[in-house]
Amino acid sequence: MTPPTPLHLSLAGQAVDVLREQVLTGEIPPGSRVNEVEVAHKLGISRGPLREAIRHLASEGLLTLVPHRGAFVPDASPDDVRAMFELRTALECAAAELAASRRTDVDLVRLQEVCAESRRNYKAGQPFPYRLDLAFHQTLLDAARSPYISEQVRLVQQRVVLLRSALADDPPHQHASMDDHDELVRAIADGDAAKAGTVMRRHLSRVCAQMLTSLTH
Amino acid sequence: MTPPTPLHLSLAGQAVDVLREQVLTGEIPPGSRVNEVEVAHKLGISRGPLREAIRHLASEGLLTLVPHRGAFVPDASPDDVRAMFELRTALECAAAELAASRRTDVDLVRLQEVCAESRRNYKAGQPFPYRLDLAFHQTLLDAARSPYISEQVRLVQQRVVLLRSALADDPPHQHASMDDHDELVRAIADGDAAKAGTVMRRHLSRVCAQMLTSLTH
DNA sequence: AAACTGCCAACTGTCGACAGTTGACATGTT
DNA sequence: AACATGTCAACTGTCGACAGTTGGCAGTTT
Repeated sequence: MTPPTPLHLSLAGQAVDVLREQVLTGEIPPGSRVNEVEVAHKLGISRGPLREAIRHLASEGLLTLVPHRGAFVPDASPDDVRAMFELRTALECAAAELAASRRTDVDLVRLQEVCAESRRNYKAGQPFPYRLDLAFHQTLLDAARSPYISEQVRLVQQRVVLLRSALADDPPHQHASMDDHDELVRAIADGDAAKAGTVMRRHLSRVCAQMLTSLTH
Repeated sequence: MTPPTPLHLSLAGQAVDVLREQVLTGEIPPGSRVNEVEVAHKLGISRGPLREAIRHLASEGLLTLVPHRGAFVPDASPDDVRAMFELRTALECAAAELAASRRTDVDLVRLQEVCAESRRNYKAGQPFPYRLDLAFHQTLLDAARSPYISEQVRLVQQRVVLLRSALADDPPHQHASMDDHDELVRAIADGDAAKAGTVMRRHLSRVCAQMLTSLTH
């Protein structure tokens, strides 16, 4: 009757979800420390499961551990951002190339739909929501059908989200991003792997630059 | 006086090192389970630190966790191997391209030295030791100067090592690998990023094929 | 006043014990 | 004999408590 997988995750698993949310939304601000006894008490669990959750998030790069000092939410230097985008570029360019050669027709429809929704939102005066940008990249990843690459992209995207301090709602940047997305979809529709990789590289280069300027200001 | 970093790692840290060694060498065979109380007692520590070590290795992909059942060392299917090499290819091709454009002269000397040592070993009748193959890729990674990419490659290489069941000491394969390495060094010496990426892709494609055949036999 | 020294509170690292779940074995049923 | 059911040992998940370390503060010295 009930599925074999336990519906109620372990306490550690629940703590991971709650903490990840709090770190990503900035509820726990960058640079601050995570007190084990305090947070454990606040979540109503013991220190054991909480420690597991903290170590797990640290392995995802969302926390940094300092021996005998505790866990801190990291803030990145420009060099970190550049190095992180080198990783992301390597992964997502490969994903774009794979997607171009592996995508099914329904993959294509999904990609086009996300692009169309972004346009609608934009023309309605709404800012291009980050949610739709993530959805686009996620849909492309699904089309690539390479689970290990997808997983790593998920992790690095998370870290990028962590340090998007007011990812400037810059209209020109948003417009360029949507154009990039459209061009990517065309390349993938044509099965042109080389072009898909090139466009993705240019797209991420632009996003990285945008993020660097919004960090230094 | 004494370095600020404590010389004696935490018990969890030590346990990670010991367990990683035992998993990678096959001392704990693939498919087998890790009993917490038994291993903890064998290492002379409590279950707390050991659990942390297990979770850490699981985050590296060296163990898989099953709720209420424990930790198992994974064995991979051919599809897993292919997907894993898609990730590794994305990362190492990018690293080769970066190395071609960033390498210093001493990086070049180091790469050439590793290749030369491999040749000497091979001509002396010795098999091409896996150690030197790892050293080559590690040296190339250092030359790429992209810490996040390097770290991810280290993790995926570890998982590849895990499932190299008697990575066949196949002389033709070894010869081809050394040729690939030499050609890579030439491309990097010339600063030819495109060629470095192409050669690396071909090299890893060959290694993956070799691994797949040695797995099915 | 600045620098050094010794103490202290807070926190992390570690431990042993209890509770809940899982898979397997034994028993009973068709 | 094959299958369903009840029982149990083993193991994981969780907890509370103790020990060791860290950074900071007060007191002292120059």
